[in-house]
Amino acid sequence: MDANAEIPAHRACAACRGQKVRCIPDESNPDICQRCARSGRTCVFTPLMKRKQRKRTDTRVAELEREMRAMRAALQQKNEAARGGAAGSKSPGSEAQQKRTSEPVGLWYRDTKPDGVATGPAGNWEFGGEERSAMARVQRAGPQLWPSGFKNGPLQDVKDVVDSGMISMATARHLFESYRSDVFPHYPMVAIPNDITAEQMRATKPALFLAIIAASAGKENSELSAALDKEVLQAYATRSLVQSEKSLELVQALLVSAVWYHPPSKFGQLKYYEYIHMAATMAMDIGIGTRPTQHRSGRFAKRESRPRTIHPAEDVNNPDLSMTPRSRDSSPDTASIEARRTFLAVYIICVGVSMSLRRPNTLRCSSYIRESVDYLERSPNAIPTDRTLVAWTRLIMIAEEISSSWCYDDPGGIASITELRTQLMMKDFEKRLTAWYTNLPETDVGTGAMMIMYHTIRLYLFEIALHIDHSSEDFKAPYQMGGIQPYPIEEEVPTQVLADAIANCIQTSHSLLNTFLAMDVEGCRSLPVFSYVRISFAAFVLAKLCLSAAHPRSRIAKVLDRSSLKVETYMDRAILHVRNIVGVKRSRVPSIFLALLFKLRQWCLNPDIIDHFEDEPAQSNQIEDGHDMSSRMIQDKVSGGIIELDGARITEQISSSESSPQAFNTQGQTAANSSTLAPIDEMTFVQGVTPVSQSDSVQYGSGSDESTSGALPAQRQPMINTSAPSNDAQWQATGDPMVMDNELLQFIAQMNEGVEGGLTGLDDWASIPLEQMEQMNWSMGHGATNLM
DNA sequence: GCTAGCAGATGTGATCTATG
DNA sequence: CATAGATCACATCTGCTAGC
Repeated sequence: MDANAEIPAHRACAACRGQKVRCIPDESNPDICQRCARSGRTCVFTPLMKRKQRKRTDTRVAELEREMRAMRAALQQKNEAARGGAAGSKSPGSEAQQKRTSEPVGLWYRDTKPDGVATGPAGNWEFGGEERSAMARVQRAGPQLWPSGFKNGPLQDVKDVVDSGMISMATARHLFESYRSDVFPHYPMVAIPNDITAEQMRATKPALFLAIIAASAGKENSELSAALDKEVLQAYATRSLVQSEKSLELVQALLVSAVWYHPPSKFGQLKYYEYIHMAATMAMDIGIGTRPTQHRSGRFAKRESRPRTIHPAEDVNNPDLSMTPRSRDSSPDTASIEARRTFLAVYIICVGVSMSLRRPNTLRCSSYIRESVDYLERSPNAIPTDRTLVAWTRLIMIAEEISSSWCYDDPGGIASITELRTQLMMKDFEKRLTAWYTNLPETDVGTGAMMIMYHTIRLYLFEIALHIDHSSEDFKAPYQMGGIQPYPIEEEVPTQVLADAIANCIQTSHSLLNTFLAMDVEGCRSLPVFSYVRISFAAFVLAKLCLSAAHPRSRIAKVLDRSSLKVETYMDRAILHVRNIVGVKRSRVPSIFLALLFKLRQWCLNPDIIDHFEDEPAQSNQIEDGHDMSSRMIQDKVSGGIIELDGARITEQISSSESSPQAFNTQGQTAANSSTLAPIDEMTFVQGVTPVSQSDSVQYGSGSDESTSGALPAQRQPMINTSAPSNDAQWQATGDPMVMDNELLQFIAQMNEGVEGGLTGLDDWASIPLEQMEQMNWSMGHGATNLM
């Protein structure tokens, strides 16, 4: 196969492929096609898809046979029911049902009793004549969905958390305002108009109101937060699943709940993926994901005068069984700025979660999404945070392309850095990310959460180099340290390419953690759960590199000097920062990630816990000349430039005229040519992480009654702290925050009991024996002490 | 039993063409 | 001119078979 066969582009450009028309190069400019040249659009040649592994024929035949049997049985059952009428399926032991036990269940309907009432725990409740009549329609449509507690079926007017006395209206108001001022700015997706009060929101959008106060409660009171989360879940179950409601309000509520989600004890219990799916499908069902009909071009407008056509999914005889989109609100303004903002938010979150969980993306970028971005950017009705939302969307569009090119959601088809096309694409994506960063407006745009996302996407891009040593599965939440799994030796990758990518991984992890470390403690308590996942991901990448650096058979170790990781410093600073964030109130989300950071730190300090090395000496610090050059190159790259805090966002100042905000050029010829980050010891990171200002601890540790608190913290602009150092009185009692004191051991043991941690893999924390943890040396790594 | 080589099946991409 | 079904071309994979 010749080298050209490796070039990873389609022959037709994206626009021509979309329109299924011939793509002919323009004679005057062969880089673009005639159609793009004529219409003045950018002509983009996207990379080819990686082929799917196809199923073996025998497997496929077996599957088809199973499916056929199931369909036959279903048909038979239907015919029997039709013949038998009301007396119908009187034979629970009929052939069809007997077969069912040995058949795959995928196609089976739920068992029904002869009278059509569902069986099973939820099917046995009693109801009177009127309810029976009211429920009859629902029963025809399928099994019972509401819990047995609903003796009278679903209720429209149930008491909310204030009516039931769970919280006072004053507390609810406080939480509501706290969302508006502290929580929302981190992730400005679901905005509350300035003139809407808590009481108005509670009356008009109760689900959104509940989601908002539950999101706010996470940083205030973990018990209240857990209780409100249950209420939120109940509200979604009732309104969305039981009552089949679809509305903009529910989409927004689901988004808020997903963004400020509180992970459960086990990874398998995670519901935020479901929340996001529900939000995405609901958004499409209510029509906010496409252009409204009246906005279409003339030829569509012409159709409106024609007789109404029947949607294929519509059942005119029984509207209740129709699959056509419906909403509770009969005339939602699907083109409103709020609808567009919400749909962009759904898109952003869908891509984000598919990235973290390495699962297929529910919502791909569409022309309507692009149109909505332009609309939001230009609309006179846009609110200030819409600019941030626009920047988020543009960033996420790049992430989506990386995701589809790297095929992270398909473990069998993930791209490899050994391929030339991957290497070329990596450079291209890096340029585009850099261009996004450089084009960010200097003012108003850029929060810590967004910068964390930016670095995460870069990390996601370069992570592919780590697959040389580590299974790609390890990088899928919940993260697994696994062991070294080197590529087969014939899968060669040029040393320079590998060194560049690894250097980028290190530098990007550092930048991400620096962004977090520079944020103020109070602000971090309101960060979305996604941000903590990404902070942990950066720490996890450093831990993975530590493992590589220590392993005798690692390919990465040949281009890596462990000291360039500065892993002890970063881990210690991150742990200290998160301990301060957790504070005396034990903010829920940071608590979970604190335990994870301790675990990662342990992995870094004792890589042999994970992988029992052979007796060979580690190569990282005693490698031959060629490798030594590469590792020194990485060290140089990772230790050069300056980070300065610049207003609302972090900028990494560039020493040369180079436009890239990143720490070094990927060619990495010499340190002098690279714009590089300062060594950690030289950084001006006295802010945000050092002990100790009393003010924060006094303010936050006072334990004031939330229900009486009318004074809200001032809105934090910028969100990245540039001035006040922060700390919490909690750690002053023990002296050294890195000492694994009894209180912390107990705290981690509590985590291990299954209180929290599903996103993080903490459910396997037990793999490290407690006595071993007690023996750990948690004192600060050398060189870090003076920074704390 | 193993393997190279072949034929057919299958997945993917390009673009023709009918339609609105 | 945009859209989308239809069709063709080609790459790649699978399963079979002859030859060792």
